[in-house]
Amino acid sequence: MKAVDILNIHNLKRTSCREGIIDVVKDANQALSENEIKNKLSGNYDRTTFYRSFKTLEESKIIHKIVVDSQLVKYALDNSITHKKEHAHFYCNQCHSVKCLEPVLLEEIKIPEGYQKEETEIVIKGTCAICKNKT
Amino acid sequence: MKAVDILNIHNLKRTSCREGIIDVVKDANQALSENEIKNKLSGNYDRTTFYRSFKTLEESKIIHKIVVDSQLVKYALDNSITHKKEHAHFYCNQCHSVKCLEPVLLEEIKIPEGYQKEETEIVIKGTCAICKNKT
DNA sequence: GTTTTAAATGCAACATTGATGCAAATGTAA
DNA sequence: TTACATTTGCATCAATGTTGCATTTAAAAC
Repeated sequence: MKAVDILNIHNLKRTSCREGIIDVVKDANQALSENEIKNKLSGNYDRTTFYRSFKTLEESKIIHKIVVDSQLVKYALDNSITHKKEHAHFYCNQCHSVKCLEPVLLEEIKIPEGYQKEETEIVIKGTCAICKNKT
Repeated sequence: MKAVDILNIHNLKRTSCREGIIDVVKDANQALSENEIKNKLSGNYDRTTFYRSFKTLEESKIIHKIVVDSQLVKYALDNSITHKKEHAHFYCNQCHSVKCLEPVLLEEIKIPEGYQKEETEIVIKGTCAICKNKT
């Protein structure tokens, strides 16, 4: 599906920044940071515009945010195959890449009586196949 | 165990900042942010000293860091009862408190062939019992 | 108790991410 | 083409992370 159509479906105005972000994360085979996305875009946008675009796209569940660390945030496209379901993320300590893992039915993590779970954020840290081969 | 003893065991110099941080997180029944810890301390320390103290205590596995969001980082004491084992964290969207959950044997999350897992960070977001009662 | 020295601290400076107010620009529908 | 609500760019600020360097301090040696 084209970026424009995705925006239309979610009743969002078609702006070049939003379109660009969607196109970039759609073509990526891994999650991308704000700067990685920025560098892949032709247009030049203010950081605030970027920030607000990410927020809007996230709220419409077009993309989702992965917080690896307080200084490392990445974004990935929500797609009907791997996403819309709870899934974990893999972060490579070597090359710092982030990938969405296939959704798996997780045994419920027991939370205390009276607590109400809404979302679960899982980041598995380690070494990816490519980096492991290099050693 | 006293803060001083903990520092000694790990071959760390006894400084009032480190001692203070350990005492504060030890007495807390939840994870605390840099500012929350700072406000509970009598002494006044430079942010850099704080930052380096946290780093040192974390490296010695005296405390561990929980990254809820890029702007919300909390610290909790590692203790032999609930910690030293992989455990999840609960973040309350209402009161913003963070608690370490009891360690549970998690069914392994399947990661791709050739990948090597080192750590798993889990943050469950929702509403805690106290906040749920208020509604 | 002094001296010595390696380690910790305070300060300055800077990077990344998140957030808001406001005027100017723009998308979209009338 | 016009009108209007939305989006953008800019300024400004907060929390977190990081490093270099001079000064201070913990702790060992004397």
